[in-house]
Amino acid sequence: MAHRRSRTARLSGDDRQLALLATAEKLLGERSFDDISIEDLAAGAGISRPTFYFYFSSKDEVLLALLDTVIAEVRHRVAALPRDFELEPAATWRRSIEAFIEVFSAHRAVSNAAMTARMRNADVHALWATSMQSWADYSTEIILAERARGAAPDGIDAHDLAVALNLMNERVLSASLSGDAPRIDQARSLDVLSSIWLRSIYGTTPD
Amino acid sequence: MAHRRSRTARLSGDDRQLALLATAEKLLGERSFDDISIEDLAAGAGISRPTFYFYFSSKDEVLLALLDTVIAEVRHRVAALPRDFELEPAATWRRSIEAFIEVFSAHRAVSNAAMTARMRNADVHALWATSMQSWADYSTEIILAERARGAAPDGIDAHDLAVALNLMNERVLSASLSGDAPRIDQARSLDVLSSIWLRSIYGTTPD
DNA sequence: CGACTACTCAACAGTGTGTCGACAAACGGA
DNA sequence: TCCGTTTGTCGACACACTGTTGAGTAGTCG
Repeated sequence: MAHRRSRTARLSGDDRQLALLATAEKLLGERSFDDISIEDLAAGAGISRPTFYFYFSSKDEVLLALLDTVIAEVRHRVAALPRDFELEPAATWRRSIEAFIEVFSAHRAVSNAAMTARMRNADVHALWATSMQSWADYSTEIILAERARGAAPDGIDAHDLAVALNLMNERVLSASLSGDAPRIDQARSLDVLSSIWLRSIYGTTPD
Repeated sequence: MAHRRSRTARLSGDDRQLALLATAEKLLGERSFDDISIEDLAAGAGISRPTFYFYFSSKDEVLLALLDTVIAEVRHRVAALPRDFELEPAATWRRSIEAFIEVFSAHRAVSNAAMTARMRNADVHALWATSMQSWADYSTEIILAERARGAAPDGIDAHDLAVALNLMNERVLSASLSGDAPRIDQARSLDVLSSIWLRSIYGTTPD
């Protein structure tokens, strides 16, 4: 995902790449991605605009690299989680959701910019789509296992349910992070999301 | 929301405004909003680029006008719905969700473009945010009423729940319409969303 | 029929992107 | 140690699109 050049020459080389990434994350904390020009990134890293193109082929590619590290962090965090659905399903689901919230909150600026860029950039879109799919597949597996052991009732297709819940998390978190419009206070979003996940997976409708 | 000039003169005047809107919706069906230039819109309406600025002050304003009509259609459709939560709550919720799906599906191109533009344009953002808020408030009222009459159990804050469910609908529908990544087949999305709404509002978690 | 309003566009100015070609500086052999 | 290759750097250019200005034309109304 990241284009590294061999470490040599001049003043830095590889450090310049990191400087550009650091500048991008810093500037994203101050203004929107659209309002940051390649000139700004280059200046922040102490190089000229044409030189920027030696390291990245576009502004979007910088964001892609930043998003990649955030997603890797999520993957890492989720993999390290204790996974014990049989003993304490509620707490286990909750911890997973919490991991997402914490990582994306810690990189709020990058997350917001990536959510916007996803809409117009094919690479960002593909990276995000792939991650969402893997999280949805992971959730699907667990829902199926919970149904198999009789802990969760049958209902709509497990994969559809998993996709809808993951998309909900994405959107609710995105609204919380960007502070937009109808949003849930960040302090309560974990409770709200957990509750909906649990009721949708384990609950039934009295009819 | 719409800037009308008095009907007079030349060849059209007011018709040109409509021609621009029609051109925009047509081109949005063929390519992305970013890939449509003001030149393209002007050409489609048979005027020059500077003349475009006589009718709209920017490309975004054209999209705003289109989104406005779509939202008005939703409001109209939802207001016309039979609202009988006491007799048939499930069917009543389902019909509301169905109305959203149908209207936004009928204007898929505009909906997709608006969801993208929302991220960078303050006016589109505000219009969408206001609408989402009113739908969330509407949902909140009903949830509270259902809890008051004992049909729905207590749980997380009704407004938080309403916001999360509305955001889920937005995101799931948006994924369906754009055909993106982890998405729910459009034919099944009504079932999936209804099921989650009902379980979240009326269901309980056994523990 | 003359002034007024609605409308139109050629031409200009500005801003940001991406490329090209010349050049500098380290390194790795012969 | 010198010389070619790789790595890095940037001035200057071409381009695409946005937004503005100012001069004009065509209907319409007193």
